[in-house]
Amino acid sequence: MQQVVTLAVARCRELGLRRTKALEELLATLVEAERPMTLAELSASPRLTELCDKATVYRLLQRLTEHGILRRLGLHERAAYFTLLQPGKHSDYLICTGCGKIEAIKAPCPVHELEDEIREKTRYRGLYHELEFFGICPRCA
Amino acid sequence: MQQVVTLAVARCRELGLRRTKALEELLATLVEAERPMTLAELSASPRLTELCDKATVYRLLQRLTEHGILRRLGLHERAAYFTLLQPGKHSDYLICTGCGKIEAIKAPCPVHELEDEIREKTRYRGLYHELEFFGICPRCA
DNA sequence: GTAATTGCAAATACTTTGCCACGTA
DNA sequence: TACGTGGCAAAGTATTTGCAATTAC
Repeated sequence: MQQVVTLAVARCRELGLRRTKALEELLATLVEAERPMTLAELSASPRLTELCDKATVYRLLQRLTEHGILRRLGLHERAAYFTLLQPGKHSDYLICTGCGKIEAIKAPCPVHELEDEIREKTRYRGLYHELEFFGICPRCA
Repeated sequence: MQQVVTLAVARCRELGLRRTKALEELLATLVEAERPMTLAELSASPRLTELCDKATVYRLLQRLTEHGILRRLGLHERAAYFTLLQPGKHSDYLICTGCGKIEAIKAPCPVHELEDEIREKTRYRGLYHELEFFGICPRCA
């Protein structure tokens, strides 16, 4: 866990980003949450709310996404969700359209073959995918 | 094509919606485009731009989505894209993150089995999925 | 005639940016 | 010291709503 944060910070340093408190806490928050989070959620989270301005979180998210440390996802209500990219890791998500709960799916992702096929046929560069399942969770139903 | 529009209008009528020019043209536009469209795109499209206000298109999209005639997708830059739901039809999409081009993928969708598995295990109601591939198209690269 | 639908304009809700101060390297 | 970062507040953008007028049925 802490290991993952340390590694991510190191990657940031290599990319020329400065090691600031806001950067560390942002990454730690995302790692701890174990799920994608929005700007609003992050900015209001315990580690960040007192520490820095929302605009700072916003710009951090931009910077980290540009540098490939984070990825921005659509997920729920078309809000921007951010998640830490970990080499070799991929998640699909299950989202309750009632309460907005988001959880990562543990089952293996069945689309890598199709992704390869598309990569070859279409010659798109930097291809990746997002797979989301939507429904009403038992609690909302 | 015209057939699909007629059918969709009929479904709307059955649901108690009134047959207005705006409704017909909106559905026709969506069917002709053969791809999901945003509120802005729809409102600015030839068939609708002169015909009705953006707020009307907005409210039509809301109503049609609530009634299950349309579905709202995430796709690109977290804008809301709308697509006509046709019973038995499902599309996955390939999106260029450079120019925003969106195309439906013709290959069969490989996630239905996983969807069934999730439906059973989690007891979510009304489960469906979205699968998007993102990359840079040859023209943008 | 009645209730759904629409236009226009105003109100939200976020996202994004400018500018100067600050802190890391 | 220099340049990436951060705070605060303003600007921008798209979505959403109120209300009176209109239209489908």
